[in-house]
Amino acid sequence: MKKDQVTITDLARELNVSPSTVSRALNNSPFISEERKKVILELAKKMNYSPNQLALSLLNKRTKILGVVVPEITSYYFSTAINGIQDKVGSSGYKLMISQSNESFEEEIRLMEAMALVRVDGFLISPSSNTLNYDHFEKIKDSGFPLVIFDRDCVGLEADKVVVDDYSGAFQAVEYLIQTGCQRIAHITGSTNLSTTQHRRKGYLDALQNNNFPILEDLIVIGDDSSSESGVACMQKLLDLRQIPDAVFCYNDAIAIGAMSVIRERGIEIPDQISLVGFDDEPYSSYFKPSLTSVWQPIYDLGLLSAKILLDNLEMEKENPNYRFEVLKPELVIRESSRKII
Amino acid sequence: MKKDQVTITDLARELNVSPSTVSRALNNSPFISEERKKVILELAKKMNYSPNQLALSLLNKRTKILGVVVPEITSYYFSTAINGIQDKVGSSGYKLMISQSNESFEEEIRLMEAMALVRVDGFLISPSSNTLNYDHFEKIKDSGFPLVIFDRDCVGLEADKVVVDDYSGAFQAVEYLIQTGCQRIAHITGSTNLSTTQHRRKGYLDALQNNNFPILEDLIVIGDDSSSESGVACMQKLLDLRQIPDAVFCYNDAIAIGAMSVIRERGIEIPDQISLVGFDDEPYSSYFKPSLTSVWQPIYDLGLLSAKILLDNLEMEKENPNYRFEVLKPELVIRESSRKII
DNA sequence: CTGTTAGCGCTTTCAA
DNA sequence: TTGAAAGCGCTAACAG
Repeated sequence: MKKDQVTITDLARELNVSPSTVSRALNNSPFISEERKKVILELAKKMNYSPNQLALSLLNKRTKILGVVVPEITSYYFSTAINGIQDKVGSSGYKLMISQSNESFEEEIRLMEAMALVRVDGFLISPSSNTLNYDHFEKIKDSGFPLVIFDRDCVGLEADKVVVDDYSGAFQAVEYLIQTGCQRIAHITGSTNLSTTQHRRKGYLDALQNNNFPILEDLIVIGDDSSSESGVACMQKLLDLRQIPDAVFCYNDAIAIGAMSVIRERGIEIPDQISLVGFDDEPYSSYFKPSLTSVWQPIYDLGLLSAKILLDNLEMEKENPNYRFEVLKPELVIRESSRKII
Repeated sequence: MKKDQVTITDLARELNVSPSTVSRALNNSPFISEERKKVILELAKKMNYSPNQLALSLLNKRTKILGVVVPEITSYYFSTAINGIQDKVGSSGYKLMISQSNESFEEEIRLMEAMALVRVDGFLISPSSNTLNYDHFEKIKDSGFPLVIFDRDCVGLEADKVVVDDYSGAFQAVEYLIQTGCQRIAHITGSTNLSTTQHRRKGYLDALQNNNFPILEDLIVIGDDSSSESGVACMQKLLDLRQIPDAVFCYNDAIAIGAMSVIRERGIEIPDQISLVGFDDEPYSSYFKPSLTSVWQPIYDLGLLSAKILLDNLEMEKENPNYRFEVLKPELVIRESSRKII
């Protein structure tokens, strides 16, 4: 069914010239007479010729395709990062092959292998939460593929990485809660495997210690994942404590939203009785009632920078394993769900 | 920097056999001795050989790559559709090349052309809101690329299409508002170019007429786009009317959320004074206060079905232009932002 | 300036 | 069973 594409040989035959001459005309090489060039280009347009990138790629060993693997494409977070990646590479003529691992380690490997077969020029990967072993990344690197890890860190892996300073974001948030007079600050976490979860938790703990607050294990609830449903479940646990918290720092906005609904159901006032803080600053967070205080992340920039680093690697063809580790700064956005500074 | 890949010729040379023999071993052709086959396969594994898909694609004229273009990847809506597409094609070994047009007609053309050059096997397109001319689609079809249009219809274009019955969704929503006693039902639209906007508006109008309600032009506000900001602006206009509406049917949830915030600011009660209905049923809609009544769309299935149709076309290699037009049914999800049936 | 040749990595006749 | 040769579409080196 697919019509045969017009090839350079078709054009050559038509005009009784050699394929190389046609090629020269098409790439406007200086070694061709203006006349011929004109005729050839006209015919090319007339016959609706378009070069076969496949043949070119085979020749140049470059596909101008970049492989992107994210845990889930549906999340605001990762789709925004992809947005940044796309905006960066689009102008350089790179195309994106995108897939989601669904937080599956095996799927991540499978996807990367498939992309390697297509000979993508490089990889932009945000590892799944179940990726605890980095052999596949090492293998990809050994095969000569440039690789940039973004958003989630892989401790111990040598590679270019771009992440957000989760520690700082969490620290800022909890410091703020303390300054506004909160005394019993709880924390709902996300998937424990993730570097982001660990850093945010550390930020929470350090902010408490820094202010000589006791660490109360009861007030730290481990979520199954980072969904609103998990937020609901975890907040219920917190409200079932004999002494409930007067503030909750959540791993992300989704959790915070779930928590908010539970707090409301129980007739507890936000922020008067409980201050609530999220992380990510999703678009709708300012529209909740009360609007959600959250830690904004430069996620679009994260995509942009990751892509830039990959492109740099592609151009430099550098041999020196001088890996970059870029850390972007998040910012606390204060809204109604937390008390004001007294 | 990129290491040279091990080729079939490398293996052949190593073992002093011909490349064709190696090829036969790798594809376990019957015309090869078991012995040789074993030796070759072992060496292949040892040398970490992997076939070059590029060469294969050039030979077979099939890349096993599908091109996907959506207006914006960041929206919950389209990323969920992509999710469905991915789940459908992944198991068949197809890879996805995904791009967003950012609602730009020119960008859409540019992206499709670039994908055509890479010789994707087919296209899954959700047209931009500025795509009013379908020449590029016709051209792609003429070149022999299978094409499936999804979510947004292109009236007059002959192609496989999968859409949601927006008319029905809107009709259901407005019927419901009427049944719950609303008298002055307003409508905030999205981008006027879109088939979805037109159908939802038509559903709104017909539901009114069906119930002998007058059409009041004042109560129909045209949004610039379908963002929450637009919802804010449009709702303000409605509340500035001498006689405000007692219900608002919004083009989508984002607009409804914006509208909700304005209504709240003015101290008007939802749903007692104004009922509010959205469209899309985004994940957070049930967490708003009040939770948002909305029209749920089978958007994941829409992606799934679109992909299935494309794959069918790819397999059938059919010549008969027997285009499919699939319409999926949405469902009204009633929550707190609308009154109950009396 | 232009044509011939070779080759990117692989498969598929066609002979042997 | 195996190898040689041709070709997918294109470019580049080398003659002319």
